[in-house]
Amino acid sequence: MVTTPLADRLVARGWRITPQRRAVVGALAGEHVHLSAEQVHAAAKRVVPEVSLATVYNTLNELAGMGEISEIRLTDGTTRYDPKVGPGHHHLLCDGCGLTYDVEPRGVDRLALDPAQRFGMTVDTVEVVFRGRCSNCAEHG
Amino acid sequence: MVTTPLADRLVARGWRITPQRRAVVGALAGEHVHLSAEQVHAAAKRVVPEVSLATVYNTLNELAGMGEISEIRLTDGTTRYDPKVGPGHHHLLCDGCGLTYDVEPRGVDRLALDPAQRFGMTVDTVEVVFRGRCSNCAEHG
DNA sequence: GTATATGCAAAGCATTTGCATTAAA
DNA sequence: TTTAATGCAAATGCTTTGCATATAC
Repeated sequence: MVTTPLADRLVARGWRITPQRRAVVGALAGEHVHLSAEQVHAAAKRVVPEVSLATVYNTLNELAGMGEISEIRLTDGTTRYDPKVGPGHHHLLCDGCGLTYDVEPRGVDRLALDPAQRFGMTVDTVEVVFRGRCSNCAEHG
Repeated sequence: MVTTPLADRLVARGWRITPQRRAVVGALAGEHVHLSAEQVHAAAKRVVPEVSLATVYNTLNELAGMGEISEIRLTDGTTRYDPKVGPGHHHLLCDGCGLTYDVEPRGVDRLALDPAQRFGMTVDTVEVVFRGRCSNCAEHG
């Protein structure tokens, strides 16, 4: 299962590869933990100090728009960005600090919604969210 | 399974029952569809025209804080308020307009997260979100 | 009568946008 | 050279807050 590298796909879509964009993409690379825009900004600045928050948001939105990353809205109104995409994509998140992990629960494939429970809607995706507290938040707060 | 009426529980907690609060609580009453703060405001104004958005938000937050309702964050950053509480609480929502229904999927009880997938976190709740398009959004947009 | 709830308007925050400037191709 | 990307700062939209007034108890 060899996949075209993200950078190549971006070029194929007509993107100009700038240091800023490379830094943003790099900040998201293959983690279990997902980052907020501020965190992506902080990480990107370590590589390209002059990158602006606006550019980070723009890049993140473009990546999300072309389906290269996905967005997760937290209870506090902020967003986390997830480099993994595709179906079977579930999360475990901390109610204390918003820490977000990718997880692969068992039993997802047995989830079903009766037609009577669909209210005339199409059902395209299923997503499972587990909530709890990370070790850090469990001790304090 | 007789439950104490919400109004009684509020009084028991020392709430003053004002027309505004009664209108907000009334707007949320037993629906499958959940409302945004603006929609709650609109509904409440039909009963108490001078109720302010600020009071609606305050009341909603207090209700959520005492666990009488729950909040759902949408992809667009807005919030929906859900009068149902307790575990086994799942949703079907429209990617087009944010319409949100309560649903009872089959197979939820078979969901499980291996210890190795918990990253040291406690796991307190599980929530399933189905996404799709309502009949209205499927036709247009 | 007294403490709490209200409405209003101002403040907050995360996110978005306009525009002149810079740089990738 | 041409066109798209950048940074900045201003604007946005939802939500929260401060404070003087009104009101439930």
